[in-house]
Amino acid sequence: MLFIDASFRHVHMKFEAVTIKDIAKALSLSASTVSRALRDSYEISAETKQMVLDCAEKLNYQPNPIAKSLRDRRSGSVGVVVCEIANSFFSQAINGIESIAYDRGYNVIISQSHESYEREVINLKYLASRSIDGLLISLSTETNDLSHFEYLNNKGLPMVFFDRIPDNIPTHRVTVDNYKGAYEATEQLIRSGYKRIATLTNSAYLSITNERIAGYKAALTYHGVAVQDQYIKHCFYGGMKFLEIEDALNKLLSLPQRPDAIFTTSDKLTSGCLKYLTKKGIRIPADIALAGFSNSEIAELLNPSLTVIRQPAFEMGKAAMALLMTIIESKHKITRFENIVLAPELIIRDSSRPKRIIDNTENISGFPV
Amino acid sequence: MLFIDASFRHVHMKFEAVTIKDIAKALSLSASTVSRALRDSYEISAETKQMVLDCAEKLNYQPNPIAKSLRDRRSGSVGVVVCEIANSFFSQAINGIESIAYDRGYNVIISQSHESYEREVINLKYLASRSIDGLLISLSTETNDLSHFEYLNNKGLPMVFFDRIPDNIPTHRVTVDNYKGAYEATEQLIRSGYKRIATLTNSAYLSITNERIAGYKAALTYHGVAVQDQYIKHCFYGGMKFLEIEDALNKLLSLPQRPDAIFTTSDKLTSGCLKYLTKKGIRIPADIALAGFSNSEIAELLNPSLTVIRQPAFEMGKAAMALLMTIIESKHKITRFENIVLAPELIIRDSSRPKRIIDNTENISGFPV
DNA sequence: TTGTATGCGTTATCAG
DNA sequence: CTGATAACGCATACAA
Repeated sequence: MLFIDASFRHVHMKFEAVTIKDIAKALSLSASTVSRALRDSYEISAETKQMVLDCAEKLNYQPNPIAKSLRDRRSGSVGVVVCEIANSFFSQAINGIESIAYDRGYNVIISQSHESYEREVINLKYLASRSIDGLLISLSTETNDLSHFEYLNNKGLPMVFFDRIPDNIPTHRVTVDNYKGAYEATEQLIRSGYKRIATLTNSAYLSITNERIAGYKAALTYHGVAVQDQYIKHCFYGGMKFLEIEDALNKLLSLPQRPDAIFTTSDKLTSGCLKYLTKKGIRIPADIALAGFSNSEIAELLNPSLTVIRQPAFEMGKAAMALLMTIIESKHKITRFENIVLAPELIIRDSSRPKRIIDNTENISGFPV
Repeated sequence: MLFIDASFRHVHMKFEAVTIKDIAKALSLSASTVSRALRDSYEISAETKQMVLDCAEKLNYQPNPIAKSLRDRRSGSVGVVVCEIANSFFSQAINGIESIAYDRGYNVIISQSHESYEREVINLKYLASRSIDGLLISLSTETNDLSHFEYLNNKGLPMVFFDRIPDNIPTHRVTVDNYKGAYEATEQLIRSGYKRIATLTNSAYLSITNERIAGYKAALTYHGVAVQDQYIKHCFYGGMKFLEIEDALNKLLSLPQRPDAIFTTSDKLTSGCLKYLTKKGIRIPADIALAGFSNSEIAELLNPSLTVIRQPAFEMGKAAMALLMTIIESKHKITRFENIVLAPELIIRDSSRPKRIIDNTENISGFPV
């Protein structure tokens, strides 16, 4: 059945919504009886229940979530703060978040910091003013001062940090094993014969940066390769501006001891690096090898020898949301912080080596507050 | 100032929110006076206003949006239905939508159909049950029956379709000039000397498919190239499953008259086609040329000779949301449907030709209901 | 200029 | 088993 023109005639004329009162009136019952019947309360007779249910069906009754929210003092929505949604990792994570949210009837309000501390604070204020029931956060790159989160936490707002978490602070958190991912990617480059391995990485403010660099350094050290500070380049805005990446790579590639491989520590940096090398006509891996964190399916296609660390973004979103909802719906006080660590997936695409995939098992642990 | 452990001690103990009543009590005023003062009503004396404002500030009063929604019978949120958010075009469009929404204090509830008609219907029900004030829709590929939209439209819910719109039905809509984009991309392939130009395209259910195919055919015809049906391959799920793309391309490439160029009509199809060709080791443009719709920055890097039609996704999101809010907030009846058409941007990257960019001016028109 | 009463839709408490 | 009442937080019509 297709639209007919007539159906679009009344463009702006709202019908009155059916309420409990309407059902009550129609059946000559009280609103409270109807309410109880709809909620399948034990104190209502079977016949009355059936009557009410039938009538609700007939009138197409839809409960008003706003009224329910007001009464219950819970909005049924959670806020999400990420840097960018137009980013494979985060859009996949949001998919995971929403998949859980829909199942449980929550709705998700997404906001983007665009890596700006100021925006993050504004968004947080906005979300708080929408009376959200909980918060999922991945920090912006500029964020150093956490008092805006502290404030909401003190007010009792349940929150879970994921991916980019605050350092050394006891909070609920969901992360991937960044150290391991970085270690293995670096190791893979070493195994392929590269020695002068540089890294293009994010702001040192971010937890993920330091963990990934630690993994990188550990792999080098373990394999007897000296760590060189000149090979470690930070992009404060994580490559949001391509110029950052250009500058960093220009510097790296003009070093007297030019690196023969680069390890990039994020989706954006990996893409950016590919873009740079492609633009300059630098071949991978003939001129320089590349391994990096990436959740973009297409990025890997750029070169068949690109080793990729893929984060289980969807799973992270699911885990973070599930945890948040457990906290929100918990009756008793939460006495410990959960710390969920997922394993990254290493995809080795160098044709000289077999493809290896690390399985993606969860490792859940917690420590007391 | 950094977190101190103590701040995270009370993990689940909500403070009471400050309400108008609290301010009233503190100042020995009535709630209505406070309410009016906060809304800067003319009937309140300057001194009282100042007192109230100061007190609100001191107590950190935040109005409760749920109570306001209940009273005003408007939720302040709009629903968005798209097929996928992990897709450059849609994530950019959502960015545009949110940029307007935040400015005006709306919040955006995003839902994904994953190209399933059933999911679209479920999501729509869910959104309706959240009492949204308006709806932005881009149809799923499976959608043929529009009665679920018709139903909400008849109830007076403001809605705007964007990108994938219902055919031949008067509604508010925001699109890009698909015909033009397809025409120019095809023409570019012809100019580069290709004659056997195939197209990999979406479901014929979608408006965008037919418009793009029309542009493709028109360009061929204008340049005296015969249109061949065997060169037109539909992917019903738009490449959601890679298998679809593989099948279609396998068939195309095994034709006796193997095509020498492919025109892909969507982001996903362009990426998928690149993936296929890369996997098979087929070189672009040495073995086969490629031009396609794409909003993924990185896709273009895959090959420097890839001509791309980029849609102004961010602008579309902005335009659609702005239009929707005009409708929602309009006092009088809307008597005509807006029809906003944006221009696509053609990026020619074949090194044998100069880069040309078609400017991105808007062309707004409407027709009476 | 300020206060009182009422209602938005729902449900919990208390009566009957 | 069912009904009346109050309350969630806010904003208006109506009184004073």
